[in-house]
Amino acid sequence: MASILPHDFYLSTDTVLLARKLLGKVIVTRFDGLTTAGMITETEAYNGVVDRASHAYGGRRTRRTETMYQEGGVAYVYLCYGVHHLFNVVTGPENMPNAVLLRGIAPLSGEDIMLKRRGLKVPKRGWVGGPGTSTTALGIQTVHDGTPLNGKGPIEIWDCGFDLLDEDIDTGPRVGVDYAGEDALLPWRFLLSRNRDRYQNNICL
DNA sequence: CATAGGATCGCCT
DNA sequence: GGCGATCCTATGT
Repeated sequence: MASILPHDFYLSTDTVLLARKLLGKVIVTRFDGLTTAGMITETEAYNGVVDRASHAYGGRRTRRTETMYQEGGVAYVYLCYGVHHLFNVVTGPENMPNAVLLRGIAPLSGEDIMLKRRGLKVPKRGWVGGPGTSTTALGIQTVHDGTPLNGKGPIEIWDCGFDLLDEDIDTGPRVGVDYAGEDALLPWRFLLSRNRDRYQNNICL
């Protein structure tokens, strides 16, 4: 039934489609014997060298962005504003620096651990509703940059059969990329629609 | 070498 | 709605 995403899944050159397809998939982390899992509820596509919003725009290649040039199926984790660790999935073949940013999850397992990592006693609105907060809840940090997602590392992404309908998915411009000119307007953000609870209930691993 | 700004968040007003 | 936190990168002298 549930299966880890095959390597081929990540090799598509259509990063925007992959961002859409990652919604409803399940990210699992195992650090220090602590397992947490959440369904992916929000993503953004970053389309490599031709995308002004991408760290790899114009073929920019630095120690930080080097991970984006790897073959798809590894984590790209970087520090944002010097404060937040943001998690991305590298996609496409080697030397095509495409990635999908994780922007939100719905906790499925280990919620108590996630709360602790977030410094909370009880869940509050939006507590895993952003790229920084969801990455923190999952325990992912920049030291995990480059980690393979194929089951040989501490981070995995699974297909648990939550197939989402297009009508339950909203799209829009990406957040915080005003500097990207026209590319800031591209509808490359994907998220589960609000006011729909069919995916929030009766979900367990 | 100096400096500005960023794929954010939480606390303050 | 504004702003500080805090570090990496890119750019300019």
